[in-house]
Amino acid sequence: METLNAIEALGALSQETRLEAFRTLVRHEPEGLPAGEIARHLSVPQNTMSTHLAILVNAGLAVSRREGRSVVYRARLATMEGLVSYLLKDCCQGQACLPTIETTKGQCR
Amino acid sequence: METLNAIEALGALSQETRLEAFRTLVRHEPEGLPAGEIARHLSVPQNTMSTHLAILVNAGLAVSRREGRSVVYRARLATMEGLVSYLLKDCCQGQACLPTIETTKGQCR
DNA sequence: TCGATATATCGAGAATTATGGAAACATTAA
DNA sequence: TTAATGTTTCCATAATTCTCGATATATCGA
Repeated sequence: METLNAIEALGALSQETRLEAFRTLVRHEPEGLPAGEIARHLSVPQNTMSTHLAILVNAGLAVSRREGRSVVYRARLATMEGLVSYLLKDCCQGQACLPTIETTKGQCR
Repeated sequence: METLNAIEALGALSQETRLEAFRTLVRHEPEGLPAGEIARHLSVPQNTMSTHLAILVNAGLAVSRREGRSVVYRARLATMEGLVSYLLKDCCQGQACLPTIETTKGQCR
C-alpha cells in the first residue's frame, strides 16, 4: 500500500461513525448489510450514513452491490490487511512487527 | 487499546505531515530527534511542526524530553503496536489477522 | 544581567470535513 | 403508469482542523 492510500484509509477510520460502520460490516461478513440497516443500527440519518459509506468505499475499505432496492455493503478486509502491513513494515520499518505479531496471533481465527 | 484511543491515533496518522514526522522519528530510533530538525527535514515552519508533534504526543505516538535548549522527540512504537493489534483483533474480530501476519512477518527485524 | 537559540502558545484566517433537510434517482409491486 | 421503498446527491450550515505570523517561554553562554 502506498502512503497516500494509507492516509486515506486512516482518515476514513478516524471518525467514530465510520469506524463503527466498518466494524459492523466486519461482523456481517460475508453476507454484507444494506445501507439503511447500517444507518438504523448506528442511529444515524440515512443520508449521513450514505456519505460515510461512500468515504469507506473510496478508501477501499468497503464495497457495495445493488440488490433490488437495497445497496448492500461489505467490508474489504484486504485493504485493512494492506493498511496494517503498511503500518508495520513501511511506516515502522519493521520495528513494531514482531511484538505486534506476538501479542496478536493468539487471537486469530 | 480502546476505540477512542484508536480513533485519536488514526486521526493523528491520517495527516501527511504528521505521518511523515512519525516515520522520521521511527528512522531515528532510539536516539530521537529535536523538534527543529524534524521541521527542517520536512520543510515545515517550526511552529506548525510543534503543533503536529503535540498531536502525535497526545495520541501516544511520540514522547518528548527536553535536552538543553532542544526538545527531543521519540516515536512510541508500543502505541503503534496497540493500534495495529486493535485493528486486527477488536476492529476486525481477528478476521484480518492471519493473512496480515503471513504477509508481514517475513519483513520483521 | 543580556543576547542568541530552540520551542511552544496565541490568535486569526483558510481549508476541510461533518451533518442533515430536501430533492432526485432506482427498483419493485400493483 | 403510479405509489412505496431504499438510497444517493445536492446544498447550506456548523464544526473542526490546518496553517503560520507574532509573541511568549525556556535554556544557554558570555
